[in-house]
Amino acid sequence: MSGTPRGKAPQMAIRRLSMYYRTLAALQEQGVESISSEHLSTLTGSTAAQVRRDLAYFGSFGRRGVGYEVQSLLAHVQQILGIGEGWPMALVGVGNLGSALLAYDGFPRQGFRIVEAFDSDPRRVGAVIRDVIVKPMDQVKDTIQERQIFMALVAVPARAAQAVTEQLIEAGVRCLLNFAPVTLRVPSHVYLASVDLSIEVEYLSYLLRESVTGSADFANDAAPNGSPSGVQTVASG
Amino acid sequence: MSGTPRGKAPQMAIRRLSMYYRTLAALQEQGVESISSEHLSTLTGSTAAQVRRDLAYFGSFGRRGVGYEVQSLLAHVQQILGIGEGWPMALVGVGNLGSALLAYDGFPRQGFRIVEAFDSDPRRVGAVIRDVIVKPMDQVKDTIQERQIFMALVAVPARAAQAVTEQLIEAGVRCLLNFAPVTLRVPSHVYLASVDLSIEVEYLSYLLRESVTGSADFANDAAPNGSPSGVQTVASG
DNA sequence: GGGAGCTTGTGATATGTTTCACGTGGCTAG
DNA sequence: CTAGCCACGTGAAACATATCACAAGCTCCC
Repeated sequence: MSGTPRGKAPQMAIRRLSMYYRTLAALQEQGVESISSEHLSTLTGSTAAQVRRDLAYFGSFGRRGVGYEVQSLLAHVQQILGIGEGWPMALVGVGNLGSALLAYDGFPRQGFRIVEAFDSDPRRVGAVIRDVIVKPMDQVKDTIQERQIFMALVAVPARAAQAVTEQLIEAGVRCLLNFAPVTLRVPSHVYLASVDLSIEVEYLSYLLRESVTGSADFANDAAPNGSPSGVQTVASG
Repeated sequence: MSGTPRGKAPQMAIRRLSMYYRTLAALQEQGVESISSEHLSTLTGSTAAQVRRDLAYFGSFGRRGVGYEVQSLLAHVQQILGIGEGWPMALVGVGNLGSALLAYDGFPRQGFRIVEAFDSDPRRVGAVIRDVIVKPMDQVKDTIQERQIFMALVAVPARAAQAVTEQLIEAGVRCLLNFAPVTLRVPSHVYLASVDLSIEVEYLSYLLRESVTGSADFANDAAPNGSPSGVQTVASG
């Protein structure tokens, strides 16, 4: 009670919370007991005010004049993000990328685990990767419903992604992380995030090109800035 | 001449341009010759006004009353993003993820190509994946300088990422795409983008948790909205 | 017990991005 | 040639997000 959770938190604030979480976890392992917003911001490439504001969307977790207790803040952020609920995840598409996802140890470390994998290729079905048996696509619905899986990773070729997505949603999946380079359509009660390598690379390409050419040759205006501008660009200190 | 390139384009506008690019490329293959901002927006999960504004940052590419010629717009967007310059890329870290990146055919299709790969593990050095020979780390500097590589992908374990990054920058790399779950420090003349699976998954986890619990139990306010809110969430139409 | 010094939490402010709404130019048909 | 419609391009308004700057609360020390 009390607190000041105000309105809704911006999407970017949530993403930053993930960074704070990770950093706090590392600090805890190092035995650090307390930290200031200033220090946490330098470790995460943010600013002190930003850190405090991000946390303020959810409550008041520090002590004035002192800072934040690492353990306690970690626990709060963990709860906010819903980590530790141990959400089981399903993977569809066990190609190069899908296999890499199965092997990715960042997920289990954060409390997420791929517990089911599916593929339409009969040559892959039956394979066991990291204790997970690859099942055929026709078992998607039953398996996901039975195991109450709400999150799924889509690592199939672009042309198959929309159909797979619809199958998953029909089976009850609420959250999708899409790796295919397509724009997926999902109903409004389903949450979608995408990892799109082409977009990232092209963004870098744009920045590089912009920095090489005056800033344009689409139009010959006076270039107003030699902007660093980068979304996640962090200057070394 | 003429045009209205105004100020600088927002980061998100550039990312959307990538989506327009991809969609336009598909349309061209289908033989579609012209398209309206309205149509393009539905295909990319954007809005008509947004599409027009995004393009307006760089010029005026359509015809009033008509729409955009697919071929011409495609060429313009391609030039804006710097695709087709055929930027060669280097990859550091040929583990599960690195191998998947080498095999990812979205890069060559967009005009980007991984031409060099490095790894610190002697057991991986010498391997040939997709015509690329894995070289040892001590050849990073010479190779990158010689081949004039400006973009690199960092797919090494978190603990090694900062050191690898510094090596790459010293060798002359200007753009980095980081896959390690850490906050990298880079000088301000270097561009950095990150693909962070934990952040994406945790963001979904947050949304899921928020939708399940009233919207919080961090603080018992009246929940002001049952917000869909998703960054890249697109309602089916 | 009181004052100095520190760091949080937060109104207010500044900045940035998206959306609206309409003027402009362009096409088609009669 | 003119009327009518269409879709772009864009100033201005609305909205969202980040930053500033300071009051409130805590600790320590004298």
